Amino acid sequence: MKPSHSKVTARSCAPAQFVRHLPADLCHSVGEVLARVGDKWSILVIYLLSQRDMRFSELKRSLGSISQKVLTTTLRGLERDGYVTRTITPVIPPRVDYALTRLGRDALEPVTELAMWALKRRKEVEAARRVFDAKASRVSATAD
Amino acid sequence: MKPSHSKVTARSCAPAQFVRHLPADLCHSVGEVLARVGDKWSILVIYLLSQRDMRFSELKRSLGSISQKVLTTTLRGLERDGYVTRTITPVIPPRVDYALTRLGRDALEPVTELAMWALKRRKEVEAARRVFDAKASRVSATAD
DNA sequence: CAGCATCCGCTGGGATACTG
DNA sequence: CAGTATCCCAGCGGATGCTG
Repeated sequence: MKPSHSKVTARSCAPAQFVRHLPADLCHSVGEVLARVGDKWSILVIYLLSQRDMRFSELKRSLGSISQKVLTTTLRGLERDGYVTRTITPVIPPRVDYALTRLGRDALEPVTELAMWALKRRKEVEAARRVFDAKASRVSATAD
Repeated sequence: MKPSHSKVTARSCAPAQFVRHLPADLCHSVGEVLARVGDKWSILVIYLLSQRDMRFSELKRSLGSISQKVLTTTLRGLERDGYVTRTITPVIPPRVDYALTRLGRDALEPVTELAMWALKRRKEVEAARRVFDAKASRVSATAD
């Protein structure tokens, strides 16, 4: 295994021809970021590393329910895109430390912004869901 | 099929016990937002609808390569979480219009912020990737 | 300790066909 | 036109076992 890195899948963004302003490009860029940071663990990892540098097993313990494989994959992805550094200390037993890069710390800002927004709007989303689901079940009940 | 809505999967966020400040909650919230907006099409749909209200087939045409099924799923998800409204006009042939809610327009802001950041950092990420990939191939070449 | 390798289930997303 | 209903596949994320 080697070049699974070469493809990050980045949501293919459609032409959307007539959209003029900052469209495809904007979409594509968001896609790139989300493709990296939008997976199950990346954000938490970035957040943890913003608190302090950590080694592999510390991260694993902190995350709790993640598998080594997935943590490794996550860290490799973040490393590839320049969000974290990976420092190997060749001792026995081996020691590998992970730290945020400037880009990684930088990313923290817009992501946190998004998080704050999410926190603020949480109730609204939950409410919207309840309404929608209630409506849906009423419909399917009527259909019976 | 009916209650596929009831679960949005929202990245399960681990306990991460010792993380004190705004950790699990923050992560969970970002997870929720990303689970909705982090898929392949949601952001573009929101962006399109921010330009003007559109009906189903307009959206489909604008997106180009999306299938009906996926567009429907995407729109249902956005509707459920309160980002868009769905207005049926019972004529023949049927007409359904989609529009952003206040929450939807509101979401545009942090998302755009993220997009701008992504746009700004694009080069850096690309550079980081080239470095990483070059290193990786050198390693595997050495291994031969 | 920090990892690869392997196997596996689940779901996101696409293609196609059919309906009110 | 705006969907539903099916079938299908790729890929993520998880579990387990093995190594330097």
